[in-house]
Amino acid sequence: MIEEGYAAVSSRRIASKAGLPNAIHYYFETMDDLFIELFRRGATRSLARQEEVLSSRQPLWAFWDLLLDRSNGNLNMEFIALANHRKAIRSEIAESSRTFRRGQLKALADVIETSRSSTPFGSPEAIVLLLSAVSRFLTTEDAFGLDIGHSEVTGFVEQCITEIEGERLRAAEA
Amino acid sequence: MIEEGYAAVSSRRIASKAGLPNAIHYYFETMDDLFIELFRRGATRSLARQEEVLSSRQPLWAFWDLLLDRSNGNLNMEFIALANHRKAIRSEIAESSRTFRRGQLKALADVIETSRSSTPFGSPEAIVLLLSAVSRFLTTEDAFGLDIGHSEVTGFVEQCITEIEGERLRAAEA
DNA sequence: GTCTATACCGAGATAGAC
DNA sequence: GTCTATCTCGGTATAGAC
Repeated sequence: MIEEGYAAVSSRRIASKAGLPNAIHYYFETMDDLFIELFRRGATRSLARQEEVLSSRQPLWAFWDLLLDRSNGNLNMEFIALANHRKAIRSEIAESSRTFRRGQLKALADVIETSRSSTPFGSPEAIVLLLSAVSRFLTTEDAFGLDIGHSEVTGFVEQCITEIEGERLRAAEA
Repeated sequence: MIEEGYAAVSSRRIASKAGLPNAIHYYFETMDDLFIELFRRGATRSLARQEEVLSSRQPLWAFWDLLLDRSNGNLNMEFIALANHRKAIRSEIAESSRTFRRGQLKALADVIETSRSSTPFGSPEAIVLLLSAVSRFLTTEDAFGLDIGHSEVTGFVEQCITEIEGERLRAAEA
């Protein structure tokens, strides 16, 4: 799915790559059911990872690092592309996204309150969306070899995080 | 392509929908060549539209409106998804993106200079990327029925634009 | 030069073998 | 209960008809 795109995923190839008999349609009624199961497994792990990160000493910095970590990003992009045209998968991802977003807001609302920052864009909702949007854009462009403005916007985002959460601590201190 | 995704586009269906004989492979050697031709046509029109918008009275506001206009957005998303797995298309899009980006920076660098704004994130590169990233994220989420934080981040972005370019003029004044 | 017929492949799904 | 064989469909690409 990551290497060739969702369209290249087929029951036959899965069975073949896994060295298993092609009984996919015995275990999954349709391919969508298989994709949904795959998505849920990844989402469960990612959510655990997110909660771990959001409970660290500098949740905003850690969240930003997590967003920029491409290890799940490519797969997520494929699911979004797939969901654009499959209703069942779209609603699955939408509900999952709300869960992730709620977790982010729950953790970061506390951070905002604690730090009592007076940044002009201070709502947790705006900050979370800004980080999410910028990170996704940067990683997408990276895949195309584009980098115009990347350092500038990264600098801006990290300045925002610093205003809210303070200077980034070194790994040993975090 | 927009309705069912790039994977649903085939030479047979194109000929069928157009009511033409299926001679696609006489005119295009491979499907990639066809996709690239399609992309170029759209890009040419979009670039003209961008230049028109960037030469209006309030280029930043007009640019922001253009980004949020979904009329080409869905198709672009499909091309990006397609490009993730096809080298020829990826380099085509990358080069096109650089052209768009250069046009944006050329126009907006002037705006920044003219307005002499002292915004902390003032580099044109950062602003252009911020607007691009946020608009793409918002429109993608819209398609999934997600709206948490949308009004907040929109408010933030529009506040930035206002600081740089002033209050938005009404249509009659622009 | 333009298009048709077809080769060849592999997809999802299902009937039914064991 | 598990898997295999096969049905039907539609894909890209090409050989060759006209």
